[in-house]
Amino acid sequence: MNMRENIRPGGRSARVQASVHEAVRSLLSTMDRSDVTIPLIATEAGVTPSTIYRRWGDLQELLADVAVERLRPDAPPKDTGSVRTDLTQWAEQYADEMASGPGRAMIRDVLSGDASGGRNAGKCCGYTREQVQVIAERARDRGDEFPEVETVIDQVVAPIMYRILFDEAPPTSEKVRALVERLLPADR
Amino acid sequence: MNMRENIRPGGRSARVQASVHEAVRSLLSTMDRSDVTIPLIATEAGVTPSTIYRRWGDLQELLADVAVERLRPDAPPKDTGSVRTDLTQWAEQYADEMASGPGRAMIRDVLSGDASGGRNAGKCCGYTREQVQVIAERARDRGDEFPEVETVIDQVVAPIMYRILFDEAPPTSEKVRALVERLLPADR
DNA sequence: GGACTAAAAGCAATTTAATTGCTTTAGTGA
DNA sequence: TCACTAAAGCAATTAAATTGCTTTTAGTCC
Repeated sequence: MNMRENIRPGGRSARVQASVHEAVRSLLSTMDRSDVTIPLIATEAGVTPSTIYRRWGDLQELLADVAVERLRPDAPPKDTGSVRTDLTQWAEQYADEMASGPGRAMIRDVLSGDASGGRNAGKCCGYTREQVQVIAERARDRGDEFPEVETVIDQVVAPIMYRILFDEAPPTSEKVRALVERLLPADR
Repeated sequence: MNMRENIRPGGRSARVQASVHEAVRSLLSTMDRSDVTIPLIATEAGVTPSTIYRRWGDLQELLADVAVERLRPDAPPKDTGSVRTDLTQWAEQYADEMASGPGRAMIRDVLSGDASGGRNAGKCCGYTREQVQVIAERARDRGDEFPEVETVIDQVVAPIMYRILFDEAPPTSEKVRALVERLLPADR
């Protein structure tokens, strides 16, 4: 739900949103996700439950909202001077973060939030696309070969995510590197 | 949860499980997922809520259980006489089923069910692997080239799933075919 | 075949979350 | 400063989740 797209910074709405998000993060870090309820969050955030119900609709929407926020990258991929290492390092870090306990929980929250029509997962996909785009542009600026961004999504990002979500074990570092190598021109 | 792995067929347990599953399917087909509650399911199935709580733990576990059941393929991939068409047709059908409204809902249910440690998603991955395996074995019997099953998962199944779960639009039929073609030896 | 037992289901009371009408308050703009 | 609107608080209501205890059922052993 979260129809509040233009909140004036510093206003009451913004403060409530911040404290609720903070409360969710704090609670999720100390207790089991299934024990977190809206009344609990409300108490922790110093607001009333009805405020949360009216702004977010239900727990899943709220958790999804917080998760999307946390999954937003806080920095562009590191510039290592080479396409190969840029992409490899970025992919390895991506895989690690997503495969971690909190990472997996956030992905689940994001996906659950889409049940009622939200577009949370789309945002995450967008973040990822942007990150790959940055690497792609750097490659282009250097005059290096680089595959289509969508191809990277299909052949590197998707397998990583699939393994994390559906398979017994998350992809190893070697596996991730192999996925990347498969895409890049064999110049070594 | 569902610690009931060996239920005698025809026994009371089996009957209860069947009627609860049936009730869930029936309710999900007529109403919004967020309106389905355990008391409702219990009434529909003719059992008491406590039975469901004791057997499945919570709604998510139950929905996940039902979803896994429904995602189990009911037949091996069609044998078309050629590797290329076997895999292409299977992949297209897989993509269609998963991208449909009910398909996506089931996937979400399966993933949510894993939050409390379940291994529902792993089962689905296993089903998929088995299906690809069947196609791979047929290819081998015919003496045809065929990639590793895990490669098919990474390069065909994973992108399909990723697009369905995270992207704006599910993969088109052309897109799916392109993913398959990318893997098969260009003999045409 | 009939009693015995353990597992599973039913019942009912209790707790607690979800939900909503109404009131109050804090920012916004005249 | 004053009114106005949107968001937050309050409180009562509804309904779901949860659990101790009882009853039933199906398999087992005389």
